[in-house]
Amino acid sequence: MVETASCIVTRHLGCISISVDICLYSPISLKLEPKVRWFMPAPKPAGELDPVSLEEETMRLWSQEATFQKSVESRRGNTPFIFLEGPPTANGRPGIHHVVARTYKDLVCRWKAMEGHFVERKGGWDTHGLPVEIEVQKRLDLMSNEAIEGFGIAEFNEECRKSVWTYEEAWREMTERMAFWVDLDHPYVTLDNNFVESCWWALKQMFEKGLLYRGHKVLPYCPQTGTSYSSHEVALGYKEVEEPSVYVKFMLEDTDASILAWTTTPWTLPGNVGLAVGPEVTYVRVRVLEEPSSWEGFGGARIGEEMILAKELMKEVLRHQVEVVEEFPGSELIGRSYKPLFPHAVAQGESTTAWTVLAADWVTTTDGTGVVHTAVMYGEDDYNLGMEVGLPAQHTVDMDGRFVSGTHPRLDGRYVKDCDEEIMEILTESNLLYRQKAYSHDYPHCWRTDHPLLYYAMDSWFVRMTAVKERLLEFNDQVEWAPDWVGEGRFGEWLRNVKDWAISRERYWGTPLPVWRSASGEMKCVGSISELQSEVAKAREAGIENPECPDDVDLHRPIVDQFVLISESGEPMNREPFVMDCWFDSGCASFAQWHHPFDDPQIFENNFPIDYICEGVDQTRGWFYTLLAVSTTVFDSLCYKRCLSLGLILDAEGKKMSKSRGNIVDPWDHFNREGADATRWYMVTAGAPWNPMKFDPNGVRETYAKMFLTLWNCYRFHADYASMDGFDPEDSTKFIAVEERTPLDRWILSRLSNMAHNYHQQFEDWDFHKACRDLENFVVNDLSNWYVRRSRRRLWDENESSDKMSCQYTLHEVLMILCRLISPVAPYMVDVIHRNLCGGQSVHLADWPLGSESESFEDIVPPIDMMVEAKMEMVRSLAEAGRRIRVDAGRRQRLPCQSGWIVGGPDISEFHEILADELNVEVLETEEDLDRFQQIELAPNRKSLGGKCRQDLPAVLKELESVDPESFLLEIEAGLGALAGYEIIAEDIEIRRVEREGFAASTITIEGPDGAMDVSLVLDLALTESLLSKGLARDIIRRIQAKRKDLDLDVDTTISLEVWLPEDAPNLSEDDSNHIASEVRASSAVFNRIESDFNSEKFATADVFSLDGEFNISFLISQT
RNA sequence: GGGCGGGUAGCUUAGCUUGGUUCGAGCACCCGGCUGAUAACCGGGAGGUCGCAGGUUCAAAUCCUGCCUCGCCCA
Repeated sequence: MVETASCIVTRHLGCISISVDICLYSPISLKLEPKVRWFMPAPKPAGELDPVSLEEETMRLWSQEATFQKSVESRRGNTPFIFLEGPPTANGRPGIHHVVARTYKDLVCRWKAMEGHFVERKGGWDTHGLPVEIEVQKRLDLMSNEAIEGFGIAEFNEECRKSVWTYEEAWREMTERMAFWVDLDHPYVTLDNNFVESCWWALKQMFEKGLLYRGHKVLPYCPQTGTSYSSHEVALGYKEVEEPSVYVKFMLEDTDASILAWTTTPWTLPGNVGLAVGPEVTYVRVRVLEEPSSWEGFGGARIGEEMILAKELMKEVLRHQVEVVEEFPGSELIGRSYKPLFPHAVAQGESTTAWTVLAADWVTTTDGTGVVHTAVMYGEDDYNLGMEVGLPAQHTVDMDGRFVSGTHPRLDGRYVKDCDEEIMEILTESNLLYRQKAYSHDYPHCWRTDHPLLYYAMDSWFVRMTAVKERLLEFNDQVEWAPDWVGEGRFGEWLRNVKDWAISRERYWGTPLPVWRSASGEMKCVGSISELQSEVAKAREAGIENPECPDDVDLHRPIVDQFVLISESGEPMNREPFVMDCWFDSGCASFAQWHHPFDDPQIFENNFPIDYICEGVDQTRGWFYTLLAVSTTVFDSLCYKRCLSLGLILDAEGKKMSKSRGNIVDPWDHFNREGADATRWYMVTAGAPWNPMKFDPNGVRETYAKMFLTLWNCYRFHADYASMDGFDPEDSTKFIAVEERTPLDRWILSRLSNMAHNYHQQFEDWDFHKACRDLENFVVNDLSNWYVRRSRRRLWDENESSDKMSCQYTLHEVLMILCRLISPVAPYMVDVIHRNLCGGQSVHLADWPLGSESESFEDIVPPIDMMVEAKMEMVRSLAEAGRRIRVDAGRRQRLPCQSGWIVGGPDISEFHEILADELNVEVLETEEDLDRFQQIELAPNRKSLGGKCRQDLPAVLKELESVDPESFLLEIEAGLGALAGYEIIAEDIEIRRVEREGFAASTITIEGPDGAMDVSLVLDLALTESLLSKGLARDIIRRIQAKRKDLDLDVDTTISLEVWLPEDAPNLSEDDSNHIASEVRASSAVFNRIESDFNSEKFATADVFSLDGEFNISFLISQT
């Protein structure tokens, strides 16, 4: 048998290929549009989509046409949305965690701009601070203050000034490549004179409100380098050491007994001025009965001697046989005086509480004696208690770590850490030492010199935050936090325990503290350059030499140190030699970025308070706090209205990314592979922004493959045909109204609309991750896998048809809206697409497709049709059910069935064609008689039954299983339903309809307007010659098409085809063989029965495939 | 030691507010299918003591208590 068929030439596809570059590279003037418009060019085939070059070209285009600036300027005059950039430090290389933070900053700003807000985005750089100094110190080997001063403060600061820009270029490149739109050409810089001047101004506001004061702060201090350390530096040097700890006897004045106290730092004992006890703790007075058999080290006690300590700790502490003389609460001890250990070390001054017993609720009985030795200058708790009750605040140790003269003849001038033994000897000699005990613990050491650090009260300046605590809490309540628990929990808790802010640092590189002080304590806080100039002039008039103080005087050390001002009483005043905590700088950013109030104050007024800030959650006690602290103390206002606090970035194993671990992900690895779009989209969809994120490089690849390749292919499908057909979306003569489009079109538009509304709402709720996951799901499943797949044949039609136009308009609208929704998150690819769809207009200049509360935009999203969505949902479920039935019945997908029946459910006749095609059935019918194919099952409604039957529920359920569903249902309807003694009403059970056994059928449950509905699909498995022929044709087509693809043939290439069918294969009808030839573009097709040409040479090289494992079919194609 | 957050399949996660059928999905794996549609898609399989232990309840991943563990911040 030989069958031939002629080729029906269908559409020519694939040869029009205008490179995407042509339109990308043409700088598009917005003023020209919409007159100058591009027809949609066909982009490069998706397989060759190169996200990196697409993004790099788009980046250059943005830079050429100043898209960012336009996107800001085009909204000037509208309601502003005020963003404040938390300034990074450019003395470290940017990493992937910076990309995460900047993605969230950028996407919110872009979104708000599209909503019509005027969104300025001023960049900023944090340039002061300890990390900068440490970096320079390491490089120049300046490991102490002496070394720095020897090198020269001016020279040192110059090195710091240079160092802060080390990685600026890397930051700029990263920022541009990741498409974070921020103005880096006019950034605020914390070292600029203008910025510093604003900080001075702010500090003066605090000074004048009485919120600034001078005091002490107990800090870990290294006498060798002369510096105190931040907790960060302290953490570098913890070491386990064994040291002597001592139990000391403090002799009471009014009775012949001593109070025992314990300390691990004997060198603090000369500074003792108080003993703290817990008022609720139970103490005992004991009398020594007997010496112990052995004794180690210094100390001891005489028979009959009496000592006081916490009852609970007697066993721990005492080595003697004792009897308890008395038992009493700590409150009875309070106020009792005792004899100083070192009578001349500290002067009593005006203190009435010195060397008395004090109450402190933090005293515990976990270690020691339940009595805490208090040396005001050498412990934070000690200092706070001392300030509270008025103990003398006097050093017994100097800045070099040596006992000051007058402490004790045998201690004066000696390094404190060398005196442990001497102190024990001195105390033992006067019977004031009870015991010594070796004690090992982690103790901080200097990371530079390895010496133990001393907790040491340093001169320090404070902002009285405790005075504005209530305002802080009030303002915090007005902040919208994401997630809310940061504001309520972590941050709120911090504010409720707010302490005064120690803002001074004994450092070199920072904003100098603008306070001048005379020897007798007169003070002046300078709030501007002009004020400094006039103060300098005043001092000169009074005869004090001063260097020049020009308008551009550098407001840094050592320049400002050289000015000597004059006090009211005529004394010279020197600047307090501190710089400010660099957190103070960034805390001032909201106004200092505008050089407020020295430049136009209106600019600041218009940009305060801030609408939105976003940083890592580690900024809670950092920037989030300092912004609020400064705005509260200076303006009595909150600073920001919304704060997005981001989780930490971990590596794929869940470990913190750090230089030392070497697990830092370089963002360029992804920018140069999957692109910034995929990187950003991945980061946003990987989880909630505030949760820690495990950054999985493979996830970026996946996002690219799934989301962006799919989107590109949907776009390509539209653009290729649109280009070929000269589709003009603005040609109103061909426009087809939505209500006239096919149900499939109306479905995808409704789905889009639904998704868009949710997307918008989730943006409003800060659930960016949910929004983007839903959108991705829409693109992959609804748009690509259903709409485009189902529509492909519609566009193959060469003739102009309303169906084709309907599809094109639909795709155009869907893609345009999608681009706009995606653009804040992943700005590149969608801009290329949007420009091609919308006559060159950048998506970033377009409006958000949904109205928002703040701006009265018109929604441009299409109408929602819940009915059509519900029906399509059912169609898709039934299509899946069909595949299940075929798998179970062993019926291959390409072999058609004559009939299919839909049993139950709503009328979906408008989708019968699609469903029949998906199911591969010739005729699809609706079966009205449900019982023909279905039976019912009863399922319990546990919620309703549980409320009624309580503990008898298991029995009820068991009985329900055994009843006959049909008759029990009748009983219920008659009001007679009962199980295990309980009345059962319709509400208590759910009626499920399932397919009857014996049919090739499957039942699905769909959500209808009146609750769940069960719908069955039944397939007719009977075989006919016609079905076998059609099925055979389809399988042959599929194999040939795959072969064409393997051979990399162009879509429009014609072939000649020869097919060999075995004797027992089904007959192939003429219609079906013609169909094969047409589908595979065969200009000639020969169908052989195998025995006739079995030995032909051609046959030997042919491809063979087997059908249902029953017979082998061979075919051969060649290009013509 | 305190505060906050997390712990659900090999990995990433949804569900927890408001308790109710067998805990849902993605990646990876295995089998099958579909496809001139891509790195895509569909069906099936395997894979879960929902951190542990108590408690409340007819019923707990979900509510309560304690504990373990990880992370962050603070001491």
